[in-house]
Amino acid sequence: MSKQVTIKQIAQYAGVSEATVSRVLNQPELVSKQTIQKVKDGMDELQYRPSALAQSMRNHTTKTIGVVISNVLNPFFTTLVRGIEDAATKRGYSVIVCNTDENPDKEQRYINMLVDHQADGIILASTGNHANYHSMVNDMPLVFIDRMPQGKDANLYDTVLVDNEKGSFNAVDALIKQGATRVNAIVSPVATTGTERLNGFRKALTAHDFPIREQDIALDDYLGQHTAELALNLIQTNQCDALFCGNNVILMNVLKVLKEWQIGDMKLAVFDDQPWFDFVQYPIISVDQPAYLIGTKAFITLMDRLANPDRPVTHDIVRTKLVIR
Amino acid sequence: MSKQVTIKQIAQYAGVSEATVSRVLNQPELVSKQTIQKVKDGMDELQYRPSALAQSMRNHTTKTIGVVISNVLNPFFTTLVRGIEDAATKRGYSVIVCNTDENPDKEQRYINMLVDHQADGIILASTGNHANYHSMVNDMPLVFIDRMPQGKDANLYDTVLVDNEKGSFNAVDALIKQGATRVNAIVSPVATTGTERLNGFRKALTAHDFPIREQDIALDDYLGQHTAELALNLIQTNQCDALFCGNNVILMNVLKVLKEWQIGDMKLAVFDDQPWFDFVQYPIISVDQPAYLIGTKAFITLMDRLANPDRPVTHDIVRTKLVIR
DNA sequence: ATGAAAGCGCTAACAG
DNA sequence: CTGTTAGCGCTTTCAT
Repeated sequence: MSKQVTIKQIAQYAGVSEATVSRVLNQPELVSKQTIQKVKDGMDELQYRPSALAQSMRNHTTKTIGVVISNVLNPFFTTLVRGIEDAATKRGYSVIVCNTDENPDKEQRYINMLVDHQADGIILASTGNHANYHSMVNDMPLVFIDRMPQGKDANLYDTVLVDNEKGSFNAVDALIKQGATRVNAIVSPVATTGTERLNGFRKALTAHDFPIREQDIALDDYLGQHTAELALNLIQTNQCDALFCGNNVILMNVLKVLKEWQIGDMKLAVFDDQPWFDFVQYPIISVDQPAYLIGTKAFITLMDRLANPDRPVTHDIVRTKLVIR
Repeated sequence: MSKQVTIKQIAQYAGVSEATVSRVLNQPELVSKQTIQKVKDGMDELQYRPSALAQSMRNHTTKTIGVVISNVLNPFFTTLVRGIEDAATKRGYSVIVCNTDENPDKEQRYINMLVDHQADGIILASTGNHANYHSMVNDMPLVFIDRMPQGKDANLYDTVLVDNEKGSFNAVDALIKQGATRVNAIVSPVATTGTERLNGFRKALTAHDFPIREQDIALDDYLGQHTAELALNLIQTNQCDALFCGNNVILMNVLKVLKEWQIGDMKLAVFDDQPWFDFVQYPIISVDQPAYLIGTKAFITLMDRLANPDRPVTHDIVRTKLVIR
C-alpha cells in the first residue's frame, strides 16, 4: 500500500490545525467559509479519504453490522441478506455475512469475531443451540430473525419472524382441499421453525378429521443428506398421495426422488416459495415468505434499538402468502 | 455497550505492564511461563477479547476483504461468494459483500467504502464501466473474477475467469446436434462476458454452416425487464426452434414467456447451470461454471498477492462443463 | 524477561 | 473561529 493521506497532511497543506480539518468534516458550521475552502482544496488535491478505522476507534461505532445465517446458498437467506444490505447501504452501514451451516460452534466463532470487530449490532438466525446469547455479545444489540430466541434470551431481544404454524396450516389445508387423502410431512428440526411448521401440519390434519400418524412424519437432518431416503420411505411405506416439505431444500430433494423413481403423481406443498416452482411439472403449493421485507425490517429494528437502547422489546410477525398452483 | 475489557485492565490484574500482556498475545516465547499464566488467568477471568479495531490500526491490516459483485440474488454469484467466504474464514478473514446491480456509481461508492475501511484486498466482478480501477484503490490488491479488466488495468491485475467463448460454443453446438435448425440468442451486454458468449454462439453457427443473422440476436438489459418481450419477438418473428440464453436470469425469463404463451416446443441452452434445471419440462442444455471454485481460487490468488506483492500477474481460466439434458 | 513511551489517524474537550 | 492536548486500544522499539 502506498502511504495513505491523513488529516495531518491536509492540515499542513491548508496551514491549519488537525482539529480544524476534522471540524470541516464533522461540524463545518463552526469553521469560516475561507478555511473550509482551503481545507477542501487540500482534500481534493491530495485525494484525502478519512480512515474509517481511526474514526471507529474514536467514536466507538463501526457502522458495520453482522448477519449470521445458516447458509447464503439457500435462496431464502439470500433474499433476506439482500434486504438487509440494501437497507444498510442506504444508511451508510456495511454488512458482514456469516454462514453457520447450523453448526453451533461456527455460530459461536462468528459471533466472537463480530464482537472483536465491534460490530454495532447483529442480525441473527439462531441455530437454537445457545441458550444465552446475551453473555456472548455483552450489550451489543441483537435482532432475531426467522427463529425465536430461547431460554434467557426469550424476552430480551427484538424479533422479526413469520407465523410458521399458520402458513403451514394453510398449505396443508390447501393440499387436502385439492383432494389429498393422505398427507405426509418432512421437516427439518432446526431451531423453532421445524416444530412450528409441524404444528401447523398437525392442526390442518385435525381440522379435516384426518388421523395424525407419527410414521407419516419424517425429520430431516439439516444437510439434507438423507432427505431422499426419508421421502422414498414415506412414499413407499405409507402410500401417501401428498407431501408437505418444511423448506425449499427439502422440496428440491423430494423432486429428485420423484424424478429418479418416475413418480408422476404426487401433490406437493412447501414452506417458502421460489420463482422456479412455476416451471416444475408438479403444481407446487407454497408458502411465500417475504424474505426481503424481513431483512429490511430487521435492519430497521436494529437501527431503532441503536438509537434508543432502552425502548421496549418488539416482536414483529410478517405475513406469509399462500401460493396455489 | 458495557465498557469493554482492555489490555490495560489485564495488565493491572496480572500486575504487569501492557506491553507484557501484548507479548503474551503475540510473542509468548519472550515471556516467562509464570507471567504467561498470570496474564492468561486474567484474560479468562475478565473475559478479555482483543479489539480487532485497535489491532488493525496498529498493524495496518484489517483481515477483511471486499467482494464486489453484481447481485447476490443471482445464484451464480451466491455460490461464488460462498466459495470466497469459506476460504476466507479458514484464514481468519472477514468478507464484506457489495452488490453493484451493474451500476457503475454504486460500484464506485462501494470501492471507496472498502478503501476507507482499509480492506486488505478486493475481489471484483467489474461492471466494466471504469477503465482505471488502479487509481481508485491506490495500491490495494484486486482480483478480477468473471469479467476481464479493461484499459489500463488489463495487465495489472490477477484474474480468475472462465472460457466464455468455448462454453457457449459447446452449448450451441449441442443444440444443433440435437436437431435445432434455427438457433437464436439472448445475451446480456455486461462487461466482457456478453460479447464472448456471443462469439461462441457465432462460431458454433459457422462451424455448422448456419448463416449468422443479426436479427437472431437480442441484447438484454441487465435488469431483465425486457427479456420476455425480446424473447417473444425472436420466437414469433424468426420461428426459431432453439434459444441460447446468456445467463440463468435470462433463461428464467424465457421460461416465463414459454409458459405464458404455451409454447411447448423449444430447445434451450444457457450459460450457467442450476440444480432446478433438472425439473423443468424442457431439456435444458447448460454450461456449468464452477462458481464455488472460482471463489476459492480468487481468494487464494488474493492471499498470494498479499504475501508477495511483486510476483507476476496470474491469469487463471477455470473449466466449464457442458450438461446435456 | 519486562517496562516506559511513542504513535497508528482521528475527535472532543478546553482555552483562547 | 481556531489551536492545543489528551486519548481510543494496541504494538513495538528502546532501555534496563
